[in-house]
Amino acid sequence: MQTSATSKKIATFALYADVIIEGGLDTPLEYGITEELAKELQEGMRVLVPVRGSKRKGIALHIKKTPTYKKVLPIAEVLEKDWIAKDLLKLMQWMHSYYAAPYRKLFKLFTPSSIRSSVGDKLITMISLTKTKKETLELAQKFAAKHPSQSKILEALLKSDKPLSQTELLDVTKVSKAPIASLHKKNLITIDKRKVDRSILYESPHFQTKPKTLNDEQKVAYDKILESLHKNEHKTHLIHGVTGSGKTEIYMQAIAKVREEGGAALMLVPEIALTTQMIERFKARFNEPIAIYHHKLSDGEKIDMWKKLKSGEMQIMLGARSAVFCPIKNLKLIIVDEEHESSYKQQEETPCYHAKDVAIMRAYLTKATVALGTATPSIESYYKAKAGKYTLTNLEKRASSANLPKVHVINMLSEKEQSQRGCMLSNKLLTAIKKRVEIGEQVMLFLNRRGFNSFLLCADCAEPIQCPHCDVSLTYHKKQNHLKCHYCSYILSPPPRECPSCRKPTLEYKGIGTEQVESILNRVFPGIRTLRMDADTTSKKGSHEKLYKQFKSGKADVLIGTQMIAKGFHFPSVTLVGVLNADAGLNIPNFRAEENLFQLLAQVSGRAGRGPLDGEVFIQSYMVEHDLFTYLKTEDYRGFYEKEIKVRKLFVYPPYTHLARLVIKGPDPKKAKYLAELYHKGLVQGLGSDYLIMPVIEEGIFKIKDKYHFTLHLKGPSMREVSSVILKIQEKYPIRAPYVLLIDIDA
DNA sequence: AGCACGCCGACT
DNA sequence: GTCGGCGTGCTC
Repeated sequence: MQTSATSKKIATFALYADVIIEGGLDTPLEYGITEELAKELQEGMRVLVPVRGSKRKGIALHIKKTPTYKKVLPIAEVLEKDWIAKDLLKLMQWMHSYYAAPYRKLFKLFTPSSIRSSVGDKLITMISLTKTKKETLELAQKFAAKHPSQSKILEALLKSDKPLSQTELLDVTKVSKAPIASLHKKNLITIDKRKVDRSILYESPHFQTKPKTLNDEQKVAYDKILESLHKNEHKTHLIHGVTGSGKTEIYMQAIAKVREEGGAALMLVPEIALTTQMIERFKARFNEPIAIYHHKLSDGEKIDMWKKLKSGEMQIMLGARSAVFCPIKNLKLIIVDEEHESSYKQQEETPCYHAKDVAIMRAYLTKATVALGTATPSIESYYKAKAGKYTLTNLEKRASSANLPKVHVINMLSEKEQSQRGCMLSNKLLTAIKKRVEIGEQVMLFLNRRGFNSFLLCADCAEPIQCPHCDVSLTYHKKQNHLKCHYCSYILSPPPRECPSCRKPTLEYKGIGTEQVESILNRVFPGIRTLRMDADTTSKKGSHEKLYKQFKSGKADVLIGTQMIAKGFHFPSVTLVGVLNADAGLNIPNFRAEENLFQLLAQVSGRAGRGPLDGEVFIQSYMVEHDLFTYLKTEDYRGFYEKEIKVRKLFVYPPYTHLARLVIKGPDPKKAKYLAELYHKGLVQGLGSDYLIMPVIEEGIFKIKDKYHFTLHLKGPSMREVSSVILKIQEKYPIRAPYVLLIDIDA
C-alpha cells in the first residue's frame, strides 16, 4: 500500500471507494466519490463506474478517506441503494478472507444472476449478420479456403438463425476473437449489445395444521431457543434428537414464535430433503407465504423471491444451502436441519463454503440465534457443544411414543447367507421381507453405493467402456439406449457392438443395483409389488413425488432405493428396513468415512417403525466385527463419538485442526503440475511450522473433461491464515483459463 | 503482407 | 472477465 501523502495534490474527491466490478475482476478498483454522491452513497450499494471508457456496474465495497492510487475516476451514479444489506456485505467480506473466494464468485451467491443482468445491462456483446443469408452463404464458401475461421463464424451464425453472443460464438466455433474483428471490419457482421428479460412466479394453496403439544424434552429445547432469542444475542444450539423425536415440530413452533414477535426465520435443509412433503408441511402450518429457495428455481422465481424478501413481504424461508445468502430482513432465527449432512458443503466449485458455518457467521453478524438439529451430530459440532461453544440439548424419546427399531447385523461372510443371488440379499433378510409383506406391512431396501451404475462390460477382457475425455467408465442408459459420461456428459450413441480394446462382440449390459434387487425379489416372490427410487427413475420432474405417493398409499410392498430414500421420508407402515451393502464407503480413504457411514445407517434405520407398529432393521455386512455396528445396534451415538474423537485426536484431524485442499487443473498436465508446485512452494514459504503441507499429487480421477487434476492437502490451525497466503500467491501467480484453481477450505 | 492464435498485462 | 498489444508461425 502506498501512502496518500504524495497524491494529496491530485486528490480532488471528498471520499473514495473500493468498487467490485460485476462479472469482472477479482480485485476491487478504486474510485472517487463526488460531494454530491457522498451524501447518499453507502457501502453495499450498486453503482455505475467507468472502466476502460465504458460504464460498468459494480458494488461499493468499502468507503475510505484516502486513496491508494494517484489517478482515480469518479463513480458515475448510484444505481440501487438497497442492494446488498450491511450484514450480508460483511458476510461476503468474511467469506472472501476465510475461503479465499474471489468476489466475482461471491456475487453469484448473494444476488441471483438474472437480477444482475436485467437492469439495463449492456454487457453481453451480440453478433449478427449484416448481409442476407444467401450472400453470407456464398461468402462463407468463398472464405472456406482462405479464411477458415471467418467462414466458421459465418456458418455458425447462419445455423443459429438468430444473433449469438460473442462467448457463445467462440464456444461453438472454437476460434479466437480475431476473425470476428476481421469480419466486423469488412462490415459483414454487426456487433451490438443485448438486454435480458425475465419470467414470473407461482403460488400454491394450503390447509392449516395446528401446533402439536410438545413433550418435556421438546419443551426444554424450545425454551432454550426462546431464551436466546429474547436475549437478542448470538447463540448456537445443537439439538441432538433421536430419529422421530419431533425436531421439526420444535423448529416450526420456534419459527411461529419468531414471526409472532415480528422477526424473520430461515430454515436450511439438505438439498435432497427439500421435497414437496417438507414444503407442504411448512405451508400447512403457517398462515403466510413460505419462501422456497433452491438451485432448480427458474430465474423469474428467484427474482420474485429475492424482491419479496428484501421488501419484507416474505419472512419465513425454507431452502437448500444457497438460501443462506438470501436477503432476509430482520432475521432472528436460522435452523440448520440435519446439520451433519455433507451436502451443506459446496464441493468442487468455488467457493467451497459450508452452509452451516456461513449460517453461524451470518447469525453472529446479526445477533441471531442458530439451531442445529440432527440425530447424529457431526463430530465437529458435538465437540464444540461439549466444549461449551454451542448449547446442547438431548432428545432421547420418540415423540409419538413409537419404539426405536431393533437392529440386526447380518454376517455376509457366513456361507448360508450368501445363496446364489450375487450376494445382494441374504436368506435372513429375504425371510424377514416375506413375513412383513404377508401381513401387509411395507419394506424399504436401501442400497448404499454411489455410482452403482450400469455399464457395458466386455465379458472377455472385463473392461467397461471408458469416456474419451475423462478417466471414468461410461454409464449405460437403457431408455435412451446410449452410453453417457457422468462427468462431461459425453454421449456415445448407439452403444458399440464390439469391445473397443479386444474387438470381440462380447459386450454385456450390467444392470444397476436397484434393478438387480428388483428382479431377484420378483423371482423369489412372484407377485410382490416393488418400486424403485434412484437417479434413474426420478430424473423426470415430479417423478419423485409420484413414487412417494404411490408407496405411501400402499401401491407397493417394497421400495428399493439409494441415498434419496434415507432422508426425511415418513412412511408409518414401513416396519422393515434392509441395508444391502452397508460396507460400501468404509474403504474410502477419508477420515470422515466412518462418521458418514454411521450417520447414514442411523438415518436409514430411523425409517423403520415410525408409526404405531414396531420396526426392525437388517444390515448386511462383510465386516460385522466393526465396532461401528455395535454402536449402531443400540443407537449409541455418544459411544460412537467417544471412540471417534480419540481417533481424531490421535491422528490430529478436525476438530483438532483444519484441513484444506488445493486443486489445479488444466489441459496440459505438465503445466498444471508446474502451477501446483508453484503454489506448494508459496504455501511452504508463507506458512509457519505449525502447518503440515503435503506434496502435490495426481487426483484419483486424473483426467476429467480433458483437464488433468493435481491436488495438494494441508492442515493447520487457521484457515484465515491459509487463505491470506493463498490470496497473496494468487496476486503474484494468477491462474488463468483454461487452467483452474480450486481452493477447498475445511475440506 | 495478411491472418490466426496464444500469451500477458491492464482495467482504478 | 475482457480488451488490446505483441510476438510467432503459417500461407499465398
